[in-house]
Amino acid sequence: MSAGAVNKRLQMADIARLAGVSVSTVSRALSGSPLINAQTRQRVDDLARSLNYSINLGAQNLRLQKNQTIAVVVPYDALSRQHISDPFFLSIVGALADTLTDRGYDMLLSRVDAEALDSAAALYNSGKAIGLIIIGQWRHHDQLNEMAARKVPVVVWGGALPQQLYTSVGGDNLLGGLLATRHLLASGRKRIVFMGDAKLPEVQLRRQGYHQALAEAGVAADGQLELPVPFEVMAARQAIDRLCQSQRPFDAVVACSDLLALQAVHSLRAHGLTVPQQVAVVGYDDMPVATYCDPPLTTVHQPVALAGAELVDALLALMRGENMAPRTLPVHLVVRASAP
Amino acid sequence: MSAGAVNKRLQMADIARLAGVSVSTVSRALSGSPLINAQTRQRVDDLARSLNYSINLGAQNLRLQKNQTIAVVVPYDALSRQHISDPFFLSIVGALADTLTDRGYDMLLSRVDAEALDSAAALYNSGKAIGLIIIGQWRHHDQLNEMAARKVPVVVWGGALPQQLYTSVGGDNLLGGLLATRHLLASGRKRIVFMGDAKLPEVQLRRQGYHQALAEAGVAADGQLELPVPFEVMAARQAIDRLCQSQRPFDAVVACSDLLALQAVHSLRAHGLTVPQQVAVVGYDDMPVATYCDPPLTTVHQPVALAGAELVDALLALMRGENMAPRTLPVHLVVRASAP
DNA sequence: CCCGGATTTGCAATCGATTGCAGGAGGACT
DNA sequence: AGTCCTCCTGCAATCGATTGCAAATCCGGG
Repeated sequence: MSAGAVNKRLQMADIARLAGVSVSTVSRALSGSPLINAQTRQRVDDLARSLNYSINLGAQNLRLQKNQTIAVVVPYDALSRQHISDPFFLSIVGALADTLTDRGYDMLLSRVDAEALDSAAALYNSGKAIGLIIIGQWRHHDQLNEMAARKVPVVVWGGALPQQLYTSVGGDNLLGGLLATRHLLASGRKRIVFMGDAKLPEVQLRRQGYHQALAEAGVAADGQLELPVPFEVMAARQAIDRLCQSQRPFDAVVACSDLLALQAVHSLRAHGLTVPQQVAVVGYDDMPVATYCDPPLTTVHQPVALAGAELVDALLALMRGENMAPRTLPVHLVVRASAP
Repeated sequence: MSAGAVNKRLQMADIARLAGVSVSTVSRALSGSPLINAQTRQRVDDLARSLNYSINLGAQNLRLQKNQTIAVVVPYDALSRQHISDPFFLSIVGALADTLTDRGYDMLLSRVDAEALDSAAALYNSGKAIGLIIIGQWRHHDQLNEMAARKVPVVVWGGALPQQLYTSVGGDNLLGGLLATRHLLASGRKRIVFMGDAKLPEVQLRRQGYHQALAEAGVAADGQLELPVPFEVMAARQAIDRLCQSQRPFDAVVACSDLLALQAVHSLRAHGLTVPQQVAVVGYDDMPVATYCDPPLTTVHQPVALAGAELVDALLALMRGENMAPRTLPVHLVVRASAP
């Protein structure tokens, strides 16, 4: 079928030959230099346009030491070989794509093993990207600190921790945990389950909020009610199943994502428990699903679009050499039927 | 604060100077060439590693005429200034990120105006990416055909149309529309609303399936029941509101996404109609939300992970010079409470 | 007819890597 | 000691663009 039509990619030299001028002239013409005669410029322009030529950006970037690419890194958990599925992470990615496009940057979406977060620095060292946005701290606060210490321009979605050298942007996790738990306590619940993997800093902060609320209300914390559930679909069901089997009484659940909350609801119902009558459930993130699900979820709202904008702007500021302190975005509780 | 420590990016010449060898030697050492003495290689290797040096990929790509970047294009509707919000598109993006990472490619996530889809070709012409994956045909079959005719390696998520020069991968939209409508007809519904913007090829195909099912059942189609609703949150509510006000009777809705379906449910209930008793509703996509919502949605399942893999593999085949026919992926109906 | 200045164009170096080819160092053998 | 071969290493050209500087052209004026 196809003859060996090599179809080499068009370059400036080709345009130059066809226009009967030198490569320099083509370069200047296309960049609109006033040095070039108007007619010549027009001729070159027309030729380039009619051939669908566009400048090789790799070469241009090399020469001009320029690059407009920001890498967005979504770590994955190698153990569970997990895909990007959490809708919250996906919507952050969407928000980042929008903001970066707005600001005139390209977005490289990259996945790296969460256990080797610092391998993301190679994206910067290799010049592929001029800055990094990492979604989540995972268990590697230290690696992130090290990257920042090495002057890699990086901004992380996550909680503000003590001893933090890198710039982070995150929801107010402590407040989130606090609001959720207070709300449940205010409605008379006392045996409140906390569901989330506290090895993750964000979750850890939410748990602090949870404890703080319990303390405020003079309710004793029960470590058995803290379920170290990762952000995974089946884990939540199993955790609730086990809890129900253990006969340990509880009357509410604070979950660290809406998806976990919904899984919990599912599991509770399977055990014959009613939501919210016997067990109230509060989610986290306030994804669209929280509105539509049954029952609609009371949940902690995180400002996704704002998060995208703040992450990008923090990174740009960082790259301008400004000193960016970690930033905590406001969250608020949205009360719906799952915990009235 | 910061002294003017210029902190220039490290390059091969720096390593060479520190190691006391030439740039050529460093290059060969790092690439593991057997020409280099083992000790020299070791020394260079250690030095590079200890300085966190990585090869400048821009320069390397230029020299080697190599590039491993695939652009994923998510068009946006300039009119509605819409963000990537549809969870289906986002999960396709997630699936693509996973597959591309697997296959060893970088993913450039790019947004372009849906009215100028062919501007995406610049990503290829400029050498920024070696292939394109475009999510959705939108209204621009012709622009896509033209790109393909110009030998731009492009694969499109969308329906297989007549006169199509480009490679597409999509769910079986006709079958989807057919299954959804048949199911409703089988349960005795006769006045079935079709909700979706038929200017989009995928929706158009689903509508064909809808009509085909009506014809099979000998039910007359009523054009007034076809609501041209874009994939936008508020549009669905308004459309249903208007329909209810028009007093035109109907007993079922086929929606072109789960989100539209949920909006419809919301609106129907606001008008005092029960779902599924008075009006049955079928969604499309089978996103996780369909399981959890109230009522759980009967919906047409689209294989998202498979879609990601098929899109990538089709593109890679195309770039190898193979001739790829459009591919249609199987869909099936998942029956839940919204249309039992 | 020659000169000066303004206007346009082209040569060649450069960005940071890779690689063919030439050449130096060292050892073995005659 | 001389020759040859092997094993390394470095020089210089190259990828596709940009840009300082030199030079070519054209023009009017003297």
